[in-house]
Amino acid sequence: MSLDHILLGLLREPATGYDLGNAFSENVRHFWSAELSQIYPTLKRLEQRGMLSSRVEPSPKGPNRRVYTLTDEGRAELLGWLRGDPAVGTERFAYLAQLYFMDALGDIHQTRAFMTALRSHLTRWLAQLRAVEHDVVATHGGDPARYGDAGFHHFAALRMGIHSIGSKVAWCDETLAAIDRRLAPAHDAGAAARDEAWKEMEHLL
Amino acid sequence: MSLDHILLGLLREPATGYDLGNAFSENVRHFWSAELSQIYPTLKRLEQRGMLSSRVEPSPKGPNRRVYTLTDEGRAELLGWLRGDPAVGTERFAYLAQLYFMDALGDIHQTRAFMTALRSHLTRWLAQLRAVEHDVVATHGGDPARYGDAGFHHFAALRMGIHSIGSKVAWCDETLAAIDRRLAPAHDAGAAARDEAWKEMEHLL
DNA sequence: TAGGCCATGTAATGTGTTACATGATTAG
DNA sequence: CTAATCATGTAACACATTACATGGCCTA
Repeated sequence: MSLDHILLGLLREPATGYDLGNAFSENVRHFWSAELSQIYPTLKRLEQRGMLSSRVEPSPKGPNRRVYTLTDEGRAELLGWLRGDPAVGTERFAYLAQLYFMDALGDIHQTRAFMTALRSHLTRWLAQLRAVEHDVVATHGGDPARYGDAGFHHFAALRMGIHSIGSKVAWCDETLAAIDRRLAPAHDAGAAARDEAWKEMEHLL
Repeated sequence: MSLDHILLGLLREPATGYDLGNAFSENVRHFWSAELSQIYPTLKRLEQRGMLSSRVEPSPKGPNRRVYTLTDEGRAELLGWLRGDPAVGTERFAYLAQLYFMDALGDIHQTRAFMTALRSHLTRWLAQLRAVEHDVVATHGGDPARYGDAGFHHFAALRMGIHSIGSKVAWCDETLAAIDRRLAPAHDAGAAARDEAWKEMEHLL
């Protein structure tokens, strides 16, 4: 049900489906994703339910645009959602599921490669978020307590991403270290190999 | 597509839909959730696609049970998934969406209440994970590098939850502190109120 | 004898993804 | 002239949630 509410939240100003799609790729993408092909029918549904009204307008560039506006009913629905409990508990981590079952590959090196790939993905993501944070701090200053209302809330959401992804990178490092400790007895195998080599040399003496 | 793969992963031993439902409520719930009403049709679909085979057996207690077994094709599909890239990027945080738009309520106290509720939820969740971790450490020892293959991977997945949720609690604290700094000028409002009161006293003098 | 566990599912609805289809305007 | 951006959607399929329906066996 959240996409509905996100669209309502985005529609403090009237906007088209296309505009909303852009809003997703700019800000909202940090905590939610949606394609235009999902946004258009959702807007239509919200209008049918009386949450939105729309009018068609000519566009300065390109085809006619359908501009949606929040109705009183829609605003009430949005506020109800915001006043409700935090919507927790539906998070799903596909990559954790992979890791959980990865012993089936019977090769810890594959797990290591997996964790390395994951770490590099997370690192890139974290860098993005930090860049956004840097921009915000550059324009609004270092103390979010002094930001405007919207800015404060947006910054808080951003900070969660930074905390959360940062902790996941730390977890990758911890896990990689454990894998390497696990792999360490391979040094013994290496040592055994050197012993072999030594024996071969020995009988030449 | 992940539920399919999780079911395949769980089926290293033959099991019924009901058994798999229990596995979900025991271990898997930490990174994925699914109801029996979703599991049954999914198993049927996997059988139609040749990933599983099933036979009906009498049950020691209760009605007949349909026992599913992984086929070679199913095993190949599972291994392919495990060898693939980490499945990242589809995470959605409904509560972040709420926070992001919460300035619409025009009352930072509501945001504070929201963050407090979220923090208490996360704290309880973290306590659960730590309890599980405690049990594991008690039976298998402190260094996961020495666990069996399955144990090692399960522990790694658990550790991510602990890192990630721990960091979110820290984020809640950071955000609550910022809210309180933001609320601090309310002391000025209090001071203004005292000024008012003083003026009223003054003209009595 | 009441309630919980074992065990299976269907039906209706809702949500999300992928692929396809169309076409104007503008900048290089 | 070509590619990007603006702009809207449909169709088919896949996945998820909620509610409903059934019934035996075991324990308190």
